[in-house]
Amino acid sequence: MEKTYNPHAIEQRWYETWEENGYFSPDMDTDLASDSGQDSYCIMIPPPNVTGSLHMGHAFQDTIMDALTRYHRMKGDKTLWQPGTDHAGIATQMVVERIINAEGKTRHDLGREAFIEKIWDWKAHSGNTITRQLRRMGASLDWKRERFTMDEGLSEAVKEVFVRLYEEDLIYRGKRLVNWDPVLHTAVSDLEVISEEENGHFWHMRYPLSDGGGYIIVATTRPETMLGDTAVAVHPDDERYQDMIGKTIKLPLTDREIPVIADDYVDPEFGTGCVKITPAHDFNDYDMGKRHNLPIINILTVDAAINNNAPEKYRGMDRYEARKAIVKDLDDAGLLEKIDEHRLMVPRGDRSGAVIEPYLTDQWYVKIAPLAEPAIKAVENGDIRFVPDNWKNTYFEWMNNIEDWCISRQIWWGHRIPAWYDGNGNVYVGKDEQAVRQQHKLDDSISLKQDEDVLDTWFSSALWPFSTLGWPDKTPELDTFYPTNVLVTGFDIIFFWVARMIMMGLKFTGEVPFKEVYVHGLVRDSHGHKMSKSKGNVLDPIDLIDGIELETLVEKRTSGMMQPQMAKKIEKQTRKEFKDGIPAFGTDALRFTFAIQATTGRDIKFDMGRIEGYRNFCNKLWNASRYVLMNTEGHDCGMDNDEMEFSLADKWIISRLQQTEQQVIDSLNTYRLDRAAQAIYEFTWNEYCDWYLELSKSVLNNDSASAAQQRGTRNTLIRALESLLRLAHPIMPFITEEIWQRVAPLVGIQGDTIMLQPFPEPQSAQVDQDAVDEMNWLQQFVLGVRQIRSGYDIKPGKPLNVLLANGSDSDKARLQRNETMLIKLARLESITWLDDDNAPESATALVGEMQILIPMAGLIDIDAERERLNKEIESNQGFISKLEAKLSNENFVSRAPEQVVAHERQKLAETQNKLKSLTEQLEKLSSL
RNA sequence: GGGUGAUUAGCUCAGCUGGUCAGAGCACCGCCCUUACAAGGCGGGGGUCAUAAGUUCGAAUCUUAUAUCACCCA
Repeated sequence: MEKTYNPHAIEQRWYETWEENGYFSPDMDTDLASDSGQDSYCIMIPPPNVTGSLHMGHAFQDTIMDALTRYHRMKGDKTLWQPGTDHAGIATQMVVERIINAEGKTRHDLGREAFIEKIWDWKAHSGNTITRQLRRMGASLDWKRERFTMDEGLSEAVKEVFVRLYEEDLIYRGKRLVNWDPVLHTAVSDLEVISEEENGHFWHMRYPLSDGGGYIIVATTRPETMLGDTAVAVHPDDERYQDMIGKTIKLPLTDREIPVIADDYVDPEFGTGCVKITPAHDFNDYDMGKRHNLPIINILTVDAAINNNAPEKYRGMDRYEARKAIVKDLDDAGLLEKIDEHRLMVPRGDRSGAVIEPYLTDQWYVKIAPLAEPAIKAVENGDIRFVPDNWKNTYFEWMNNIEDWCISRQIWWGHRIPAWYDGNGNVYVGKDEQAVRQQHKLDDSISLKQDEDVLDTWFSSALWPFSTLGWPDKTPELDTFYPTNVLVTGFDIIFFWVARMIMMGLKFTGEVPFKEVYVHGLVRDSHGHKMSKSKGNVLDPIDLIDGIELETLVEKRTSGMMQPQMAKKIEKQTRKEFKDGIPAFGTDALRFTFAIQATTGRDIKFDMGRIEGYRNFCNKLWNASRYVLMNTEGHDCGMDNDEMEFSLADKWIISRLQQTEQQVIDSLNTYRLDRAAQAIYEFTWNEYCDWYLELSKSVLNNDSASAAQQRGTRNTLIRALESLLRLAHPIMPFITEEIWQRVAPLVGIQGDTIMLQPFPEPQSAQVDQDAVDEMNWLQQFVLGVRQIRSGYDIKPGKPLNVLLANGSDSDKARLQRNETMLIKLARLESITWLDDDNAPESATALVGEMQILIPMAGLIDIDAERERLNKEIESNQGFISKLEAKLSNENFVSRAPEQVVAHERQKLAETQNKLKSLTEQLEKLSSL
């Protein structure tokens, strides 16, 4: 093995081997349909956009899913991690459109069919970036089952669902106010609209009464919409306007008259208390218009320019151009009261960034209430559990206020809506034109035209858990893996995706799509800011794995920016933060970093110090393994049933291993990857490496150790490492596989890969509590010597003579059993029991009540030791007075559980003994 | 305005059912290139657990209020 861990050399190779051998498949050696008696385990990957590339959020999420998947696969479950990608309608269309635009054309030049052809081409060539990157992460996805939301099977499922919902009156077509994106020319759902506060104005306009009796002042943030006003509303109890109600107003700039109406919705405190009502261009006004039977006048085109329903002067003007013109005309007519500065919420499309207009169009909707009800129940009754639990509140909050879902989009890339129209505007829904003709007995003389719209991308995503498994066909996959076990996702798509999967799953399979929803946090930069291209603080997981030169990183962060003026600042920032670029940390280190920070419900601030530390951990494991292999390969490791003798250290490390295994299992079962990783880290470094490997040297490098003892130690050394590798494999797949390949034969395991080995199962019979206690004693002993050594600048290599006093029988027995180890580990010359009181001047340490004395002659400064003892005494006295106060409290003694009281008493006694011992030592020194 | 979460060492974070829970890593200080590892070893310093009240024999942990920050919804 190389002296230094080099992730690059091992990762790529192992992934290819795993994939080629089909290790990721649940049916590699058994037929799925056959009943093997295994439990099944299935996770659906949240399908990334085909246009996408791997970002830190994916890397985090994929680490969690892969660790769970590998854990269950090793546990012996029939395990499937289902891969696939999403066609991501608007996002993908925009990407390809941009490419075409760069060639000086628009999609309209190409026409619908040719454009869609282009997208498929593009997908074939550039669409698998993210699946390549998933492989770099070590993701054990069953690639031969990879699906795409627009592939044939999934399209079939989409049609089936649409037709069935339509037939049950759960899908309808209606003219409604929708969120209209005037750049993309499509409706978008509420969720795709991001409202943020921006600076704007509040225009106060005078609306003259028709009877000439003055005017009413209305305030608006969008004056151009006045062309579509069909009423002015006031609160019914507003005394200021009582006599206005029922009168009419002569709407300025038009020749229309509109009524003054009364409605509770109006807030008398806000603005002037009079509100202009534009039912065609505002959601609240739309509702009010319906209540009062007001006409609905649409004044905008699909581009958000003024249309022909408006006075001729404004026709064809863009909405903002029209705004200026109208404000000016009102002002000229003396109808502009005032203009206030105003902060207002501006709705923008999440894809285009364009200001969204409420717009009246024909769209398809899913009637959501009948679907939402069982979906709410499923979470209420525990069929679906959120982890952490509090996310269910967010879910309920949304589900209880859910509106019908607008599912049609006026774009080209997506599932075309399976609806056909005849010349008379009749609509027929069916899987294809032929089915429609057949069902409705329409012969060829009637020409049918398919709906031009496509479905919202999330419509097909909502079917993902069952459509990928073959639904609507009854497949072995569906039978085996549905309902899936857990959905791992970010909170940002609970509404977009999770809720809709639950509704569709329940509706079409009668079962929940997954039993648990594990909601993880966001990956932020080291300062806690969201990573974004425009801020220039994005880290690419692949760069952390492979490393990247500073210049390349700067180039990457500053190219193709929306706001090029930011480039300078970003460059400076980047050069400061990554003076030497980013070193190659490797996939395992990255995964470990994510795992150990995957506490529930908390965002991750990604700190370079952490990943560096865990890269070092990989190196530690690597070198420990080198040591183990050097001492076991070609040696007798006790595999031939020859006699073995196990040392204290052997029994101790095996005990601790069992306990660690239990801790890892418990943690993984409760989605606490952080605890699992922490347990592995601490066991490996603080116990196996720091203590056990060192102790093993005192047996292996000791010529007087017996063959049975050496066999016992070699056996333990290699067995513990082999188990540890399996324990760590779900989190660190590559390094564990690489090392395991060399380790496994030494413990007699035949197997091609660690991936398919059983996960460690702790054996309580192997936990030797006496050994754990005795080891603790030994550690205290060594620590005491080391503290003295370090405290007096005694050279680490200088052998010391140690005297022991005040030891119990058990101390004596323990010493006898472990003398060799102690001498080696604490670098001692000799250990001698002191049988009289004639101790020389010494520095002292305590193990329980036993005193460890290191004679000072020539080594130690008396004053320094006195000072050290005083300090120690002081701290013990403090502790004692705290304990005494507690124990003299009658309430504590009588009310606290006996155990606790006894424990406190014991602590007090121990500390008092310790104090006595220390005081004696101090007196001895002082008397000199 | 409604909701959720957070506040623990200089930094990033653990701390499970209230009782060895005041911890880890990084950073810092001292000693050491000891034949697995200097990406290392050994030892050490450092926190009034945001604030205030309360419950309790006992609170980082439970309750309430306040402050600050973050996110979601309107």
